[in-house]
Amino acid sequence: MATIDTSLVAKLPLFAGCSADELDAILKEARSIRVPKNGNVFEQGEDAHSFFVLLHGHVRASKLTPAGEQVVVRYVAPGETLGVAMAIGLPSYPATATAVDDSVVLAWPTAAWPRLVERHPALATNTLRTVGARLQETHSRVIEMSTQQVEQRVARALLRLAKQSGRPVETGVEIDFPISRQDIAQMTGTTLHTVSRLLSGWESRGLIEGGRRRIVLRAPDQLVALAEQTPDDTAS
Amino acid sequence: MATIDTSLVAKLPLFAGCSADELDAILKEARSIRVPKNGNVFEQGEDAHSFFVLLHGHVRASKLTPAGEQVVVRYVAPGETLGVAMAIGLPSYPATATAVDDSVVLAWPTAAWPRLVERHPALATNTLRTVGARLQETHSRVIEMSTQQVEQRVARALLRLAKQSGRPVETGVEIDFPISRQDIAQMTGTTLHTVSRLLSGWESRGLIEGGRRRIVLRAPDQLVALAEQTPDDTAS
DNA sequence: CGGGTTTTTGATCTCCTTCAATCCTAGTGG
DNA sequence: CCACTAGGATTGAAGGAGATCAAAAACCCG
Repeated sequence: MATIDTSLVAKLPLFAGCSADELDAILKEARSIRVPKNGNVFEQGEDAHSFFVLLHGHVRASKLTPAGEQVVVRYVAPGETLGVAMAIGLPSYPATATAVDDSVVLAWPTAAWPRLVERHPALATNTLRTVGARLQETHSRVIEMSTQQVEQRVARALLRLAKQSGRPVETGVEIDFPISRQDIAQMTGTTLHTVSRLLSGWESRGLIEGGRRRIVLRAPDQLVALAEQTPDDTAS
Repeated sequence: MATIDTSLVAKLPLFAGCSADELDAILKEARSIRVPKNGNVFEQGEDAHSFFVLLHGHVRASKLTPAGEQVVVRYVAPGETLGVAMAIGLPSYPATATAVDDSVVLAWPTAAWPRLVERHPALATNTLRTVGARLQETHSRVIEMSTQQVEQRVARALLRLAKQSGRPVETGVEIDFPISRQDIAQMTGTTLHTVSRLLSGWESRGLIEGGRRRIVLRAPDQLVALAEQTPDDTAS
């Protein structure tokens, strides 16, 4: 098994403030794992045996409710950490992580975490920052769901996805992984029907360009306008 | 200025794994501050000069949206940390913390955080755990808002408040600080009108007992049943 | 006792869900 | 290479949970 190329991961937030030597030592304990499209990195409820960094591809983290409904927690982009259950004191994964594209992750055994943190305190600090950022994002989501209409929420969701994982194409910015109307519905707390209606409307107005599990934003600025619109705003 | 009584704070989660000496050293840098009812511990957007532990009383953390709507993020009970913006890399407070009762907080200058963490790595680990737990709770909230009706969400909110800050009284469990219908609406993403209607209904069925900014749960078990009820459940 | 906050309750309205088909599109296997 | 098929998307119609609009009532504090 070849060691992992340090240059690829040297500037990830998780390793901020680590020397090259430290990084080497840390990476020596990691394994690189290929996860095929639609494969699971880990599953909700499963014993948290490892934590990960996504190197390549895209991963969807989703939770299943007791009633059997699925909610998308977030999409993970390359460079982000996932499965840090242990670090936050959970014995098992709180969500399922599914590769939406062929993906590659670095994996460390959870058991190594306490030792790694002791030797490299920056890991704890960096993880704290990451988890804090996610807490902020999740709060934003709560606030959106409390105060905004579905249309605004969906527009915002698309803009965030495009920002996080957008690829420029001729006609605009394409979301760089397959995503269905259903997925968007599960991110925004609505139904695929409503999402479909909204996207259809936007497509006919030229704001976006859709396809089977594909979305291209043609006029992000107009989507921003939509997202910022308050319920009682009337078109000028 | 008297030093703070260590025995009161020795077993807070923030200081788990700290020796008595360490605790002494850490507490030496803190000031104890009294915040009167309706006073703010800190305000959203304000420079994050300090972080806090609530010693006594109750604090409401709320966020104001650009559109001027308020959302209650959480209620803080004695022993919990608040205002840890700096630790998660924020230069200013993301929410406003208001005492809903006369309260007392311990305050450390934010500037001391990096040094404290360096000397007492357990602080970072413990804070990570706390922030992780809050992330989980916030995810639960997103899931509830995505999949449950208002009635279920309000019932759950009451049960959580009672669990976190309930005081046993003759007729049941009283939420131990003043809380209005409006506050509950802002916690559950609905309007005070809907909350009022629900609580009125529950009161007439003997599940709760209300008053001006006062709520007593008389039959928590029945509220649990309500909270677990799925939309298409019909009464037996 | 007065005035402001909090709560209640009614009536109406609307955004979104739910129900129900139908239509596409990309794989797949012959 | 093409028909077949299954998951995904679209679209219509109807209904309902909860928001909004509007007042009145209750309560607390000074």
